Amino acid sequence: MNGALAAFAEHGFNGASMRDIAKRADTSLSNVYNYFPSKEDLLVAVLKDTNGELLRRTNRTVAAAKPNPTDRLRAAVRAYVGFVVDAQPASIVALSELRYLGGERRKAVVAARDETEALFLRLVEEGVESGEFTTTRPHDATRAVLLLCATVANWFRPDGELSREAVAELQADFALALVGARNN
Amino acid sequence: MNGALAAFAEHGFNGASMRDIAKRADTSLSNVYNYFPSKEDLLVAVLKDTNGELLRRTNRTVAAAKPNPTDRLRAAVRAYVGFVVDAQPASIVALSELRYLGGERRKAVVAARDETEALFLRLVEEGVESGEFTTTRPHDATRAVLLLCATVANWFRPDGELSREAVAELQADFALALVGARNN
DNA sequence: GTCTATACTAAGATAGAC
DNA sequence: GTCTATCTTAGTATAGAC
Repeated sequence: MNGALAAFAEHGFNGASMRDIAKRADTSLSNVYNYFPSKEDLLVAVLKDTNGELLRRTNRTVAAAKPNPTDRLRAAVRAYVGFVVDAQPASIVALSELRYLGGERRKAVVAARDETEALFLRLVEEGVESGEFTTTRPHDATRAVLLLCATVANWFRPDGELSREAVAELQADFALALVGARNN
Repeated sequence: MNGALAAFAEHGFNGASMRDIAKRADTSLSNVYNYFPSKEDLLVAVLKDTNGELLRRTNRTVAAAKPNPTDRLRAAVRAYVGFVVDAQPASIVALSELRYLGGERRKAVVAARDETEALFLRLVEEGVESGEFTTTRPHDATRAVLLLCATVANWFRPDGELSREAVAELQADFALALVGARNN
């Protein structure tokens, strides 16, 4: 499945060929079909795996953070951005290739993605209730926060000006600005 | 070229076929090749056109706005989001398909895109100089603002809860939050 | 479980007539 | 400028042996 991930990240779902995927996995074309009945099923597996890992990581980090909304949202953004930086190809695929899935396959992946969105939304709403966040549009602010986290995959360069940690801090600051945090 | 735009928006660069593009343009396959030597050249034409139109529109709107940085940035974001909503398929293509271009073709499109980025960066820096914006990272804030504008293409629905104008206002508020505007 | 071989379809691009 | 017809390559997927 790692070979597929790399191929999808490099060439996109439609640009990646099953032959290339097989080669990257050091196996034969028809062996790939032994494990995955179609190319779409391969993409589903990749996307589910990525979304699951992101959710687990974010959940764990938030649970370990201080209980106030500001610190919790900060922790969540740090976790998300940390994941994106650590698993950049997977994050690129998750961000850009979902659109090529339709029907039931799409639904399954969207459900997984929505769990993470729900987690972030809860954090934002907690902050609004406690008065730490002043946004009047928690849903829209949450979407903006998630987009900023996810799109790091499209521009981050490991050898760039910003370190892993610096990017996470930067995006956390942006997130708090978006929800209208009073003290950050 | 409109047929190509629709096909790229619907299926992505690699998923769209020249035959489908020809059909949408109500002409023959080989006639498409009469106007564009290759599929990549078609994509370049589409992307240049989109970026050019976006830049023109943003420039015009900013020039007509009040001279203070806050109003100017607001106007720029409104113009960008307005364009994205009006030309949603083109905006989707501009956002997602640039990655399939390499070499000289890519450079030409990136240069066009960078002009708009430079315009926004100038607005942000003006605000920082005048003291209206408090961000310490104008480049990163500008990137975040542009991303929020561009990604509207991926979720906006004409029949959704938010009207064209409401989305533009919303994103303008977010943009001002991102640059740390004092009074918005 | 893994392979080689192959069926079948569709892709990008071109030739050459009108 | 526009078409039909075609070349060539590569794609997804399967059959069937080991």
